[in-house]
Amino acid sequence: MPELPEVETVVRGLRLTVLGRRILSVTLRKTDFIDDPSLIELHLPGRRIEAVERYGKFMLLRLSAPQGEENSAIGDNAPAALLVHLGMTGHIASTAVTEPWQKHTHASFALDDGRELRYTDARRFGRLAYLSAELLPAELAPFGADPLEVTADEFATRIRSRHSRIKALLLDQTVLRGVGNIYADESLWRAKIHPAKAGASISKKQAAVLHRALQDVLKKAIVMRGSSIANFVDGEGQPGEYQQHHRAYGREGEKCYRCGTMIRRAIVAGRSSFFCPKCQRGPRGFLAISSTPEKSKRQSAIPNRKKTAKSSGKKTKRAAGNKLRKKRLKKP
DNA sequence: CTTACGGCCTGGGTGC
DNA sequence: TGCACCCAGGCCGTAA
Repeated sequence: MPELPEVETVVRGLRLTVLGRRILSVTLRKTDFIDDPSLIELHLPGRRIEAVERYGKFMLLRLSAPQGEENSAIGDNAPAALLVHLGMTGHIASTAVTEPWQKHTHASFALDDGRELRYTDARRFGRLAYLSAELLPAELAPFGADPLEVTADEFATRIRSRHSRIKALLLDQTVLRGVGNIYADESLWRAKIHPAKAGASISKKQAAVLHRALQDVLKKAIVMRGSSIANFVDGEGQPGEYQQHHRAYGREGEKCYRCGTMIRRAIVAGRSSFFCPKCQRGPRGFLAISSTPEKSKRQSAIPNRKKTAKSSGKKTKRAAGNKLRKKRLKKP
């Protein structure tokens, strides 16, 4: 599941392989994860990829002005961009044209070096969107600070002004852009803060420790080319190695590296959260609740519910979801 | 206004 | 071998 370090790894790979290339043509297969497929087909052919940037978990492929208008483009105008989000299972890489399309390859951009930039995403939780220079700022506006650039003071302010649980705040892309489940848990373990602790209850000192822990974790993960959970590979098909350094995430039932206590898993902010119950002191009453295994909770609470929920038509659901997504995009 | 939570999308992996 | 179920991240609608 690509978070900031994984996306950064992919971005660095793309800079080496597709930067400066001109897009010759576009081929789309399934398009239900693309904002408006016709815009991509209309605007991308002929454009050059002038920059590859990361914005939180998004990638931005900045595009040259349309051919014939290149000289009229004035420097202070932000260029249009292809926005790419990898969701959970997305891959994007420069590929030889002779390489057969993978089962879940849904977009391919022919480049002027004879290769193709291909987007592959089994679950299509990702997103592609063509964004004009005019629409781009509004699209990026809701997102919070970059975790690697945010100062300790600003970080503390953002966290301590909120009553939500710290885990929810770290995952909230309008607070910080780019942190996901893995690096939230890893930084909280390092800072010895329980995921269910309220942001407002975190001291300035603790906030400073967490800020440092988060940046350390992210920087080290980038050096190791990310964490390869669920088959993440970079543009060259190479897995990351940071998963070997996880101290909390995915370690339920294993010993805490600091104190030897068994790492626990609990649902916090709707997500699996891994923590050391001894090093990371929880709010009063939290441990008693979380000590009930999640499985038995669900089984006793909602038996046989899946059947009825699944009986409705898939196509209509997908279409409805897409309409909502497009609606959201049009809002200023 | 804030926050919490259930549900939904998809398909690989798991376990019966 | 088949099949039901779980789970992941992001986001929506609803409720308090």
